[in-house]
Amino acid sequence: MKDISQAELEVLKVLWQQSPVSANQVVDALADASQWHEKTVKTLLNRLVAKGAISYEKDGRAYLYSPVLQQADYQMKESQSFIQRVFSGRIAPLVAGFAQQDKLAEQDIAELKQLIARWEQENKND
Amino acid sequence: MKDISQAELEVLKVLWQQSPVSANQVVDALADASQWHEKTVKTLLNRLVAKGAISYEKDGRAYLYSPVLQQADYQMKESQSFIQRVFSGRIAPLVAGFAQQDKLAEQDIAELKQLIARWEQENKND
DNA sequence: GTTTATGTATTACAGTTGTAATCGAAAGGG
DNA sequence: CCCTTTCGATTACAACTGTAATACATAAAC
Repeated sequence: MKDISQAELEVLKVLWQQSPVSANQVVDALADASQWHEKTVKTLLNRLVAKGAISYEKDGRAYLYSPVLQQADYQMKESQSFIQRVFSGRIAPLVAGFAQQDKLAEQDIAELKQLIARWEQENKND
Repeated sequence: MKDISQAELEVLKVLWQQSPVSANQVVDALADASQWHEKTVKTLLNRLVAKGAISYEKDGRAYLYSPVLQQADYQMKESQSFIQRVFSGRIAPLVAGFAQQDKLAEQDIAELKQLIARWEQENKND
């Protein structure tokens, strides 16, 4: 799968929220958040199809698009390459940076604690 | 500061490890890890200078390069935009993904626990 | 001093990306 | 049936990227 560009990702996110959807529904969904011209959105849809990240089925004259690439898969792959590229593969320094900049909320801490507890549960037989 | 491309980042990393260094030292440092031609590395150095990410001082005929953009600043900025773009700003789901894929090591867990402890220490007056 | 090597600066060139405009076909309105 | 609207398909075009090659200047070697 070719890389998904940042603009393409915004389009893909719409499909992750709801699918299948028509091109015009995507245009509408993006009209709020962005200033993209309808033609721009359709170009991005085409490129996503070309990259194999989404597919479509015909609905009369129009197309209904659906994601092929799933969000969780995308997130995992991007996370790994990002952490590798920027932090040499270590994840804690990223979290540390957020902590230092006061970007961590109560909720983040709670979730992290739960993750750790679960991890330790599963790996207690070390 | 314009965005740093992936290839440019590899060059920048060399300067983060040691600076100031000559173009040839950078070429040598990258000769191991990559297959880049000397000319390629020099182009990347030029582009980094043009982007304001690094600077140089003359040393006779050659230049000695140093980073202007600091690694911690770069990491912080990239992390925030990445987390925003891919995880809508929430950091825990990223860590959760790693946990699920067994990408977390004992050391990561230990570091995370320490971070959390420190965070709670500092925010105990809630 | 003229040639050669070695630095940097400039140029190259195809692929990707952002951002559309134009084209062609078909569906709907009279 | 013809005209206009509305889809998707094709084309546009500049900036950025990856990956160098060529040009130019000057220091080093004879």
